[in-house]
Amino acid sequence: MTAPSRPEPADTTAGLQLDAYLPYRLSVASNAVSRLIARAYEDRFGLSIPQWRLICVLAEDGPMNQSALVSRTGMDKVTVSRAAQGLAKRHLLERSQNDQDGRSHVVALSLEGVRLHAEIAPLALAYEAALISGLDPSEVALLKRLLMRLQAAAGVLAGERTEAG
Amino acid sequence: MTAPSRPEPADTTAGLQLDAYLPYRLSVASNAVSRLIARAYEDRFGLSIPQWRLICVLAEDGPMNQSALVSRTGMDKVTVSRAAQGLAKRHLLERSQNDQDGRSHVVALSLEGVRLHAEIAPLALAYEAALISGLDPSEVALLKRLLMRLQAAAGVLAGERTEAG
DNA sequence: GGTAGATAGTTGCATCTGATACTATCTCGC
DNA sequence: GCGAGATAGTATCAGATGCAACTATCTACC
Repeated sequence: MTAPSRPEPADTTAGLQLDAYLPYRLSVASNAVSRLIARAYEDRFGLSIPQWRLICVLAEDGPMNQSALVSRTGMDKVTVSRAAQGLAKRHLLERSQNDQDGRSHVVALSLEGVRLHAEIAPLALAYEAALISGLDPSEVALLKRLLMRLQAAAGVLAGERTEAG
Repeated sequence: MTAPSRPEPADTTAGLQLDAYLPYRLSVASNAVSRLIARAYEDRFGLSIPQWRLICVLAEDGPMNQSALVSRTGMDKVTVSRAAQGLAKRHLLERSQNDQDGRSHVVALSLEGVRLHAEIAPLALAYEAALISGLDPSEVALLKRLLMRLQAAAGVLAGERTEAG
């Protein structure tokens, strides 16, 4: 079959190669790692990633309300709300009415939640260690710094973006 | 030995800090970047990320069937199928019957698809440039290498079979 | 002290995603 | 040829996600 008007392979890429494109590399790597971690938490402990993040933050910083969890984790408030509901249903955290503010609930880990966190934390660290095994510690530190820079840059670009492109 | 009535903040973290946890940093950074990029493509060109990836790969490597696109992009075959259908509906790519194999279709960019790719590619590169502005080129190169290492490590840990056999 | 606007959190909805099941076709061995 | 198993691609379903709308409550201001 002759295809006279068929695009030539390395002709129209205009300097763009998907494999070397940073957003692509970032997304693929993140998806692979997230899928691995999510499956581990889900299979062994029945936890979603958002639920696990709430547990971590509450274990680190102590009780807070949901909007504080939202700004602390960067997740959507709907995601936080549903994750908290799921954890409360399993009695891994407790939601108490806030006397000062009738709208908000104070969310805190239950003792069972603390125990679960203490049980999972070593597993989480083991996964991280396995992922970065073979990498130089300075490389890992740089990687984390660069990821934060990228996140900040994306936030700025998204914020400065005009409505009608 | 005595259990506290309330979890102490920096007590049960067991060396785990969410902000310094690589999978967390990776996921947050990737989500921020992906959301930015996805919105740009969606708003201006009506393209989803999977659709844009197909366009890139087809522009780079030329026509292929869907299973080749699956292994090339690492996306799910369902995702590839739907992205290809959407693009075909807009006549950005053409699916021709494969005479050699009645099951598969050969997918190729249309001229319009080639034009769209040539139009978007500079924008994509501009986004990448904006994201990494202020970073040293050697840092960016290292970042990409590390991301590929992480992706490979996650694949191995997930029990993925190695490509070489 | 009453009304407007801001804030906390939930629900509804539309979309994306991926696992599974299914159809159609190919390959291999007999 | 014919049937078993592999492969290409699609349809179906369940779960996750996030935006928008909504309720309830708080705060500011007159």
